[in-house]
Amino acid sequence: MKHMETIFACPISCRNCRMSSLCIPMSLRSDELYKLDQIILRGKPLQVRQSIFRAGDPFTSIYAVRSGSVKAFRLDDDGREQVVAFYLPGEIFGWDGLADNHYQNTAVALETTSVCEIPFEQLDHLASSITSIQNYTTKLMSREIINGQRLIALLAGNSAHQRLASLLMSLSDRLALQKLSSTRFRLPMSRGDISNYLGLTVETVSRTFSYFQKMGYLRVNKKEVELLNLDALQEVIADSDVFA
Amino acid sequence: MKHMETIFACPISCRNCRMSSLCIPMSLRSDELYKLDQIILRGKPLQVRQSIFRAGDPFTSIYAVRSGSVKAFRLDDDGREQVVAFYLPGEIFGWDGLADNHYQNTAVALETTSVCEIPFEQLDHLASSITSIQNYTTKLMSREIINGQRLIALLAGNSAHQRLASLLMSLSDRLALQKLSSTRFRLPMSRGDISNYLGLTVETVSRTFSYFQKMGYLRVNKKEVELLNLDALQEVIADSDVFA
DNA sequence: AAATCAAACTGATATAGATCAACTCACCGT
DNA sequence: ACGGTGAGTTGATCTATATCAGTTTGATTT
Repeated sequence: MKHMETIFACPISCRNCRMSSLCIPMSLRSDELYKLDQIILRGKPLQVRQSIFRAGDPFTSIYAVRSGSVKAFRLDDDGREQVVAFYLPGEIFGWDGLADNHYQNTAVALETTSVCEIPFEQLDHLASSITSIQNYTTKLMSREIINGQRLIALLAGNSAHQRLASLLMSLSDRLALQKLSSTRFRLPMSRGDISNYLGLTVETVSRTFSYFQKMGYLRVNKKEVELLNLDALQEVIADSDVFA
Repeated sequence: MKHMETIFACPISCRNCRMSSLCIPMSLRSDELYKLDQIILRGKPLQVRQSIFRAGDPFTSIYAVRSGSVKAFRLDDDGREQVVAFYLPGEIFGWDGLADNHYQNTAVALETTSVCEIPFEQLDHLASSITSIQNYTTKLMSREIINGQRLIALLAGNSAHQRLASLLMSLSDRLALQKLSSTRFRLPMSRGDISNYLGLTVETVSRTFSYFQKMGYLRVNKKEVELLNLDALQEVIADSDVFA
């Protein structure tokens, strides 16, 4: 039983978290990092489909993905769900709750997932003394605005092929940041989630995967994908059919 | 010439700005408002098509629309422009520049437009002593994230009719906040801007206007619109064709 | 091993919206 | 006044993607 204790006695902290370079910490001094670490809550892992927060819940915290992945969706006026973002390890979500103190989105785990909960009140308090934290949270929100605008541009001006290629390249890039393979990975979300996010039907997503495979751009089997020709995929994205 | 001087001697300030209730000021104490007012720059009005900032410019300031209107667009990889937002009086824009100290978007005046420039460095400094300013800017950014997500949902899951009806209702609501008529107004943007923003073609936008007019939902003549049946437009938006 | 069920894939057909083409109209400069 | 230019509208056709209808696969239960 000593052994068990040893395991529990090794607490997860920002200091030993593989994601820390992507997440909050950056240029914090050691004592500052300690203070930040103190306020972060690390619950037990979430199961598939378990929610982190739901639209309408009072806003308390922002969250960082430690492992696994998360989808965030709005409930439209008529109750349909609309996926607005996927979050991978090292990424931070929940900013939508700040505007009027209630989350606008629901966030659910796409697989077994661990998140760090960062209570906003305490983060804000910390930020008032550590200006680099204030700066950083502001930049994170700005980044979230930009990512939203990137998706708007994708949805407003691109074909099904371009949309799916963009998503795949985005996932690839983000996995690379985690030092994971950017060419071989498992899609954490279902075809339904992908099609909803991209404003397409599942059939179109499925056919587009098949097409990319037929063209030799990738190999796909259910959720496993291997990108074989990144240049070709990049070309698909760039080819404004204006010149096709 | 005394007359001219009188005009110039009456400075624009947040205190006498019709938009102040929508904009930054809210619950500032008188002395705090004074400090804020001091850092705000108010240049001479911009002409149509004149830019406030361009994608790639170093980030210096956020901006509030005092009068007129602004469109913000990204330049896609392949150089096409994609409109991501319209801003009306009392609304604040420029947050996209914060993430990496360069604006991602270009912002241009859609008509003769006055903006207040709020140098971010100074605003940030002010925020460190006046916590209500810090809170408020954070909420504004969160609001911008939510607005982006609302547009994502609109683009991903709605028909041309629903998209245009949504835009019209959004403009209507925002004009109401300015105590202006919510049923009779002038669209500040061209059909091209509308179609680009909504992910449609100009022809489809034009036809949809005609259809709404034929149905008696509105009257439209070039940029002048009069909404005749808000309930019907709301119905168009709500009617998920799931049950159509 | 058979039965059940959901996710993913594929084929046939339908359609919303794009594309192509023409026309109208207001505005601008000469 | 007169051609020119660009924004907006309307009509005819085309097409990318949705819809509808199975089929396949793999996981789960019995």
